[in-house]
Order: sequence, then structure tokens, then C-alpha cells
Amino acid sequence: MATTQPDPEDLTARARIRDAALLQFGEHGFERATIREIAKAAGVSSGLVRHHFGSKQELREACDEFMYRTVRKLSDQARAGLVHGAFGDLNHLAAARAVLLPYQNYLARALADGTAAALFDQMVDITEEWLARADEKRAGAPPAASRKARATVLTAMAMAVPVLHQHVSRSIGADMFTPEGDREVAYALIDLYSHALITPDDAATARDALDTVWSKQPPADRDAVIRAFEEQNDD
Amino acid sequence: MATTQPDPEDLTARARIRDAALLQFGEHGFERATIREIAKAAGVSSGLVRHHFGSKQELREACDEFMYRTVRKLSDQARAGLVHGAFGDLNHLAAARAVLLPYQNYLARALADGTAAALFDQMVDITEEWLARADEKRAGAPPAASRKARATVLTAMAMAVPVLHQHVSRSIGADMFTPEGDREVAYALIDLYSHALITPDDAATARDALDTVWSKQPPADRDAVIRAFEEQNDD
DNA sequence: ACAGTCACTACACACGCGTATAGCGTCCTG
DNA sequence: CAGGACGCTATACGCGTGTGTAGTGACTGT
Repeated sequence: MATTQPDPEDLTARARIRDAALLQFGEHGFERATIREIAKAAGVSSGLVRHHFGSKQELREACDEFMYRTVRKLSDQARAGLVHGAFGDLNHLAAARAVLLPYQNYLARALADGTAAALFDQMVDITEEWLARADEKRAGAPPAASRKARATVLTAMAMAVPVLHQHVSRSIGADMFTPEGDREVAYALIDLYSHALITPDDAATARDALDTVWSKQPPADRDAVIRAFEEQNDD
Repeated sequence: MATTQPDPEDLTARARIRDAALLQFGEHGFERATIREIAKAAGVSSGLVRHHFGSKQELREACDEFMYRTVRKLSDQARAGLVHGAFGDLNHLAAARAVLLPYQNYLARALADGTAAALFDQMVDITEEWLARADEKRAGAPPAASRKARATVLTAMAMAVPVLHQHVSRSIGADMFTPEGDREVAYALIDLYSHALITPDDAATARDALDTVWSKQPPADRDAVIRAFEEQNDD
């Protein structure tokens, strides 16, 4: 059986610890994961973890930075081989996904609890570049929000599927890390990205409505809020 | 100064504990939040928390169920007052947002770590109904993915902004829970939802490319994967 | 040959945590 | 007026955890 990853035996102890931490943090979360268990998984003593990383928090930061470097390397690779197909090179995308797959859980948790800021910002930058090219071909009215804001929200949306992968898998009835589930999710994503969900008219209406809500606080909201609260105090 | 929420003094001790737990879990996460701190915030002894909820885990489950009931009530309200404007009633949406605002952090964390499954599934159901109506007006080729799958992915996307709110706020340079940040995010969302990001042709190309990837594992991927790994083992 | 550094281990400490238990006052019920 | 159920507190226990420290062997430069 061929290993797609370098033999863990070939890595330095420090790298093995980081790798084990990535996996343990990803599986159990930062708090529940223990230094002793990470050490055991890496085949070292718990003291060595402290020796190399100082503290659990610093170990986490090392993990974050490793992921940041990994994603950066991946995106540089993709950028270098760009101007290929319709939207980036699908081979690079597939490669990136394959590389990140074992760390998916860590990535999801890190993003969700607010660490890995540099990593997110980096993804926003990538998205913003992509959006700049998309805007050139864009027809109709100019965007109502800044490119940065749109890139940010779009990045968050793109991360939603990995971050909420447990729910996504359960809801579609297939593990999204198997080919079947993956296909279903990818097709759904392509469909959603290639169709506008609301019409430009609806969009204008929504913007107007929001402007009204923001300018004067409509009393209807308050009533609904209070009613909702009163009704739910039934325990 | 008017309180938008019912006076905490009016709630039963049990409700106050649950409320405090929701806030503490939301702010610090389930593991870091302590029963003692929750009890202090609720103005009771830590023993009472155990008396009412049995264990920390059961307290969490009670919180999840409370959020589930809250969202359900909110969606029932919205459903009852539906058939109004372009897409649901914006007043109800605003009210729901106002009600959920204090629990945003809890919701985000619960979703991210895979609990609150019932809550997510409920949201998928709501999205699926919405999608069914949208599909009626849909032009062009029929969807390539099941409605359930599209609703699932769309729900995940919709939750992305609240779940990753820390990153979103930082990236747009304004707290998304203040009017300024909220407006920027909402406008970005409306813009993204009202414009197709890729053309139907691109979509077809992407599907073909994915089918190729899935049918025969192209060696280019493996190479890229291994190259990426080799290059990043530099620490 | 020798001192020093470094990767690494074993062991112990202190502390915060969830949990358990005993007890107190109050209110309802027969 | 007993008596039990209930809401609630105070206090203690035990365990797992991150962290600290002392020590060992191997390799290195002088």
C-alpha cells in the first residue's frame, strides 16, 4: 500500500510532534487534546514537546504558522501555473485539496475559533485577485459593496463547506470526503456559483429595505422581538 | 435605558443558568467555560447548576435544545407571515437577527464543532423550501445536483458569515455587529447572491474536468502533491 | 580527552476542574 | 402539624492536566 505522505519515520521529532498535534487538535479540538497524547502519537515523551515548543499555546501557534506556510506555498504554485483554464488550474486545485485533506479538521477548527487570522487574510487576498478579473467581464450596475468586502464574504462562503463539513456530510447523506459525497457537493457548488439566486430587482428592493431598517428603527421589529422572547420563556 | 431583553431577575434560576451558560460557552467555548463561572454569572451556587442540569454535558445539550426551539419558533413566525415581499418578510428577518444576536457566538461555536445537528438540519429544511420556490422561476438547464444537496451547501454558506464573524469583521475593517460593518456585509451578500460568479459554460467545463479527475486519477495530481510535500519539509 | 551543547526522558508538583455529598430552609400536602 | 419534596448552598474529593526540574546519553568542536 503506497503512502501518499512522506514516511513519518523520516521526519524529525519536532516535525512529527507538529504533525501529531495538527491531527490531535483537529480531531479533539485544542482544549481536549493533551500534550501526553500528542507525544504518544508522535512516539516521543511529553517532555520533548515542551522542549521543542515551550508550551501548548506555542505549539498551537507553530501549527497555525505551518498551515499558513503550506497554503501560501500551494497558492504560489497555483499562481505560477495560472492563465491556464477557465478559472485557475483544476489540477492545482485538486492537488491543494489532496494536500490539505488530512489537516481539514484542524483548519476548520482554527478558522472557527478565530485563530489562523493570517491564513484567512491570505485567502481573502487570493479571492480578491480572482474577483478583480471577474469584475472586468461583469455586466450591469457596478458592485454596491467594495471588492474587499465582497472578497471577504466570498472567502467565508468558500470556507463554509469545509468548516461545517460534519453537517454537510450528514445532510447530504454521504461523507463529503468520499468520491460520492464530494461529487454531490462539488456539483451543488458549481450550480450555486453559476446561477444568480436573486434578481437584480430583488437586490435593489433588499438594499432599499435595509436602508429603511438602518435609518429608522421600525417598531415592528421590537414587537416581534419581545413577542418571541415572551413566548419562549416556557421552561 | 431600555432593555431589549427580559430582565434577568424575572427568569427562574434554571433559565438564568441556561442563559449564562449560552453566553459563557459562546465567549470562551465549551471546554474553557467553567461551571463555577457560569454559576457566578447567573448569581447562583455551582451546586445548583448540577442540581438542575446534572452535568456540564447535559447543560450544553439543554443549551442546544433551547437554541433549536428558538430558531424553530422564529422560523414558524416567519412562515406564518410569509407570501409578503420579495423573499420572506424582511421585518421577520431583522427580528430574528435581533433575537439571535446575543447567542451568535454560541451558535457559531456549536455549529462549528458539529453539535447542534438538529438546528442545522432545520435550517436546511427552510432553505430547501425557499429553493423550491426559486427553482420554479429558474431558466436554463435543470440543476445538476439534487435540491437537498444545493440547500445543504447554501445553508452552510449562509452560516459562514456568522460562524467566521471574527475573520469577516477583521477583514472588512469594521465589527460586523455594528451598523457600519453590518451594512458592508449585507451589501456584499446581496451583490454576490444577485450575480452569477461563473458562466454556465465555465460550469459545464468544471463538471467535465471533475468527472475526468474522478474517473481516472490523473498522475499530474500525485506529482503536484508529492512535490508540494517535499518542498514544505524544510523545518 | 574533555567540556559543552542538545535531543530527549522520567518524575514530581500544583492547581483547576467536574463531580459528589451532606445539610438547610421553605413550601405544599395530607 | 408531621413529613416529604424541592430549590439551593457549602464544602470536600479525586483526577487529569500543563508545567517544572533533574538527569542521561550522544554528538561536536577544541
